[in-house]
Parts: sequence; C-alpha cells; structure tokens
Amino acid sequence: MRKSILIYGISVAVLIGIMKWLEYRYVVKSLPVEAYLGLIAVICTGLGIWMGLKYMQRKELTTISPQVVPAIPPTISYLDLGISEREFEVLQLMAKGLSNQEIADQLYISIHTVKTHASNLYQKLDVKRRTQALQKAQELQII
Amino acid sequence: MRKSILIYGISVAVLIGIMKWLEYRYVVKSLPVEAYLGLIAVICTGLGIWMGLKYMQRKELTTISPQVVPAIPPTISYLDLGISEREFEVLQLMAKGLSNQEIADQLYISIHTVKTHASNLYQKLDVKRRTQALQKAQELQII
DNA sequence: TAACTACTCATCCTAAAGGGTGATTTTCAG
DNA sequence: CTGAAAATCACCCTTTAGGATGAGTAGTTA
Repeated sequence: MRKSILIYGISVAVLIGIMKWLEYRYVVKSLPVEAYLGLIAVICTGLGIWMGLKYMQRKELTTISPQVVPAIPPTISYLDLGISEREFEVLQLMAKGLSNQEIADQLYISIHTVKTHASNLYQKLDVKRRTQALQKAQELQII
Repeated sequence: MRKSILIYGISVAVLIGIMKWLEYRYVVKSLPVEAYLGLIAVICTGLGIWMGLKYMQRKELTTISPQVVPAIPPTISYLDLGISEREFEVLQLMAKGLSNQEIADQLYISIHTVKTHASNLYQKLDVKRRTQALQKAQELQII
C-alpha cells in the first residue's frame, strides 16, 4: 500500500511537471488549450483505469472459498496439500485447458506470476508437467 | 460491447463540455491554469477508475458445468469423431500426463509420429492445446 | 516491531509443444 | 491390382512451458 501511494504521488508529480511544460509550450506556441486539456484527460483516464484494476479489482474477485466444499464426499481439500487459494485458482483454469497467458489475463496478473504459481503447484503435487498435475489433481479429487 | 463504446463516447462528450466550461471560467476569472488542469486530472482519474472497474471486470468463465450435460450420458466413441485407434492410444497416454517423448517410448515409435498424431487429434477435437484436448475428451466422455 | 506466509513480478535459460510441409510404407476395401 | 486411409518419420520454425533465482509488497500473528 505504501508503494501504491508513492507511485501515485510520483505520477501526480510527473503530471504537474508535464503540465508546467505544456503551459510553457502554450505560452510560446499558442496551441489550443484544448489540446493540453485533452492530453491530460487521456493520461489521467489511463492512469485511473490502471489504478482501478490494480488496487481495487482484487476486492471484487469471486474467490473460490475453501469453506464451500462438497458436503457429502469427505475427500481431501487442496488445503491439505499446502496448496494456496491462488494456486488452486490457477489449477482450476489449467484444467479448463487455458494457457499461462490466458490464465494471467483471466486473473489480471502477469504471466510470470502464473508460472510461479504453477511451479509451486507442481512441487506440492509432486509432478513435473502440467498434464501430470491435472491427472493427479483428478486422482486426488481436488478438482 | 456496443454499450461500452456508447457510454465511453458520452463520457468523452461530457468531458469536452466540462473542458469548454473550464476554459470559459479560465478566461473570465483568470484563475491559475493549474487548477483547471488539476480538476481535469482528478475527474479523469475518477472516470478512469470507474471505467476500469465497470468494463474491464474479470472475465466470466464459460464454465462447462456437468449439470448442463444431458442426464443420459451420450457415450459416443472416439471413432465417431474420426479419431483413429493409434491417435486414441496417444490421447490416453496424454491423459496420464506423459510427454510426447514418453509416449513415443511407450508405443515404440518416434516422437515425430507422436506429434503428428497429436496434431491430427487436436484438429479432430477442434482444440489448440494438449490440456484443451484432455478437457474436451473428458467432456465428451471418450476417455 | 519482527517473523512468516501468500502473492506478485522479473530475468535467464532450457525443454517441450505445436504448426506446416513433405515423404514412405502398410493396410484394406473396391 | 489399385486407390484411399492410416501409420510412420523427418525438418524447420515459432510458441509455450518449466526451472532456477532474486526481490518487493501486503497481511497476519507472535
């Protein structure tokens, strides 16, 4: 969170710098002020979209809560294997046949993170490949 | 999607209106230009956040739930899909999590042949990846 | 506050998978 | 016997997956 504030502050600072520079340009070249306002608008809109997705979107995730487990079958949970929630999400998307990039897009994280989750997943499932992980997960009835 | 574009267009229009109004205020009252730019920045940032949350929400998964599947299992054969015997063998070994090389060793053929079978398999299953093929094969209950 | 866990992102490198094309041999039905 | 389908193998190229490693952030708990 501290970093978020820092980044936002820096962004604003940069923005002010740009504004000052634009003001100078305005005085010198007398371009229409709408151009600068429009530029600011575009930049801030993009920044807002980025911030919104980055720091607010996570709260609205419909996370698959571990409490909602099947009632009757007392099969083991993914938690019993030390698999975290996020890793389990990745596993579920893997089972749908998605590539790492597609999983990344789906979860709004980078492909690097997906790979990290996948690697941890393979270790915890004691497998070496994606298809093995899926086979084992089905065998363990955790998906 | 059309609605998104429409709303975005309206937003931009409103924004331009605000800008014009601000320009007028600027001329009349001669307040520092930074104030208006800052206001634009704030407004656009908020708009961006709203847009980001509203229209770039996490994509909903097109879950192929087993409940939707007909109650009476269709139980089609792999032959109905034009999948040959050898291709089906490869598919079964894929489902076990074997790599192409391991499948080749298992069937006493070269890895090139396995890849060929795999490619034909993907075409006949109308998929693009190994994991997709496995998902679809399970969905069709042919493995 | 310190420790711990989960999550995130990154780079470098290797291995595996996949697309496209072409070719030869086997098998089998017409 | 002949043509079609199946099976086999190969090469080139691009994309994807995976391993190893390092690092930063957020939240929780001792």
